[in-house]
Amino acid sequence: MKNVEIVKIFEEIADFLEILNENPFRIRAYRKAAKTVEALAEPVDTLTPEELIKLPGIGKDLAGKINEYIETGRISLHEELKNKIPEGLLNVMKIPGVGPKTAAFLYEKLNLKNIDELEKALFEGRLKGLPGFGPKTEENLRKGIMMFKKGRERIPLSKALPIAREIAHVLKEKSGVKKIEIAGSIRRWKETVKDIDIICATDKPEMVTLAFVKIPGIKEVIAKGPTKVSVIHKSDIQVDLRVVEEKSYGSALAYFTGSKEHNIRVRDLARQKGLKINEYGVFKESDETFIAGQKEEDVYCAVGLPWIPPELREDRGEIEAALKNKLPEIIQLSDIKGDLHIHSNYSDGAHSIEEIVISSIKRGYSYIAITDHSKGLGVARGLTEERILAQKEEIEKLARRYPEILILHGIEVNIQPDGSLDLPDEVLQELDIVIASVHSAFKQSENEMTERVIKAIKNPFVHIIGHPTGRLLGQREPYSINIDEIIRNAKKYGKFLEINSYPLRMDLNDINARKAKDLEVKVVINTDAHATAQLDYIIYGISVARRAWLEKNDILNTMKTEELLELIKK
DNA sequence: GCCGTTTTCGGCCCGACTGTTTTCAGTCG
Repeated sequence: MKNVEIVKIFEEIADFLEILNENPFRIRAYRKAAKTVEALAEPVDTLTPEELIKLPGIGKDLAGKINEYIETGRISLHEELKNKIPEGLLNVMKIPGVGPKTAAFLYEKLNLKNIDELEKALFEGRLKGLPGFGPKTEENLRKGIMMFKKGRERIPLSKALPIAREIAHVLKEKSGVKKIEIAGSIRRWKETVKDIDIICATDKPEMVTLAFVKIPGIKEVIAKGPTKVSVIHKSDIQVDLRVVEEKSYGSALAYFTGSKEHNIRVRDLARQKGLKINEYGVFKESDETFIAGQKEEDVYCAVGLPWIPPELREDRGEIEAALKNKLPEIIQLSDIKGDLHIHSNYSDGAHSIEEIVISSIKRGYSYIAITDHSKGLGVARGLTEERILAQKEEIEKLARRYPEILILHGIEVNIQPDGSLDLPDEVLQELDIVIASVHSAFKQSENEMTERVIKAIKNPFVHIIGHPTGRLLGQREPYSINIDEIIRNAKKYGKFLEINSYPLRMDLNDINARKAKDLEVKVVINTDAHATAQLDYIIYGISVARRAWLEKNDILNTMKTEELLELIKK
């Protein structure tokens, strides 16, 4: 898609301009435009020049550059910059601790054009004596290069969240800590995160920062000042702690929850009101009078906004909605009435149906669906028609024993490479609920895959398309599929799309789930649990839904039992 | 390079920490 390519080029232009020490606002304009194109739902080449110019941060010049790329496949400014500056410097800038100034300086002084040359120069001691390069800087460069080579890839939320919670929990008990909360992208429930941010209110900052660096599991202290400490946890995740006075707690929390784009918009509103926002509070611009800061609500209120849930803070329209008081009432855990994708020990699940039923009743669910794999998935002991009948009998028996919950007999049927299902319609017809999922031939072309799934959508006995894009965070890219086309067909044939809560899936993702909402396609938030404890994964699916602005009515399994039965009968 | 409820010019978010310097530039978030 051209969008991705344009984003990359704009980012590179910004990097090059930084090396050239250009006007910082011009540089920011390129970065902002890159963000805008990145967030765009439709391909840029479907937009007219007039529509392009209306996009935020894209004016006459940048619209022209986008058009130039669409027409010629290149942007002349980008080509000129590449001729002027070695591309390797862009990587040098990616070394932690190295920015445009350092990269440019090393290039000018020592003609270092890439990381390899920098490494060699370090080894040969050629940096010694350069102004500003002491022993510490050299050491940091060595470390930085190592970090870069290791690849600072983003961490799945499900890995970072438990670590963050553990650290916050330990720190909470330390004396001096009045309030503590996880901030940053974890608080926004972003599917992957770069580091862990923790905000703490205290009167005794030095006590808290000292306790923090002593927490078991902290292996290295990167930076430690009176109010801010950065450490590396043994899991190699960076943890940043920020301590403030209680009266600044809300503004610090807002500030470090981000996103950056969201904060910039909020500050912009503040500026228009003659106010200034930083991590210490909201102040009058004229005389620095403290206006607000203790609670997040107060900070938003000061600029004329209602409190905005962290999951929405991405500058994807939430500011505009908040200004009109039209923020969505995004769903909560308590809205979920049941889980419609659970595996039992009939296939590859760990627990019996009865154990699942008991665990679900404990969670207060009104209904669940047992959806084991169908026979095609040999590795998962997929069910044959005979086993399905046996399962049906057991479910009927359990239904009599546990009348407080509705147990639906379902299946997760395989969508085969040709789009057919690996159980005949006569069998599917007998089941209460049918999820159809792709589990094989991931490498098909976008056309083949899209047609394949659409064929499954058209099957009258299929209710839900499971994990529609097949991605596994950090392990497997989504398969090539035209998700817009899938959503349109789900709409046309009255089918539901799954938000699979399995932590590495979170599939649909937030962007696609919001597209589904826009086209009025209901989604269903399932866990795909293979053990009763995994029913807790529902929080990850809910976070996707919240980030996608989904409300109760957009979701199948928030419905009351009767409504659900009515909907899946159709 | 973008943008406009004091503006088509003159603004553009804001502060902490490090390493080296001797008052601050560079980097980061």
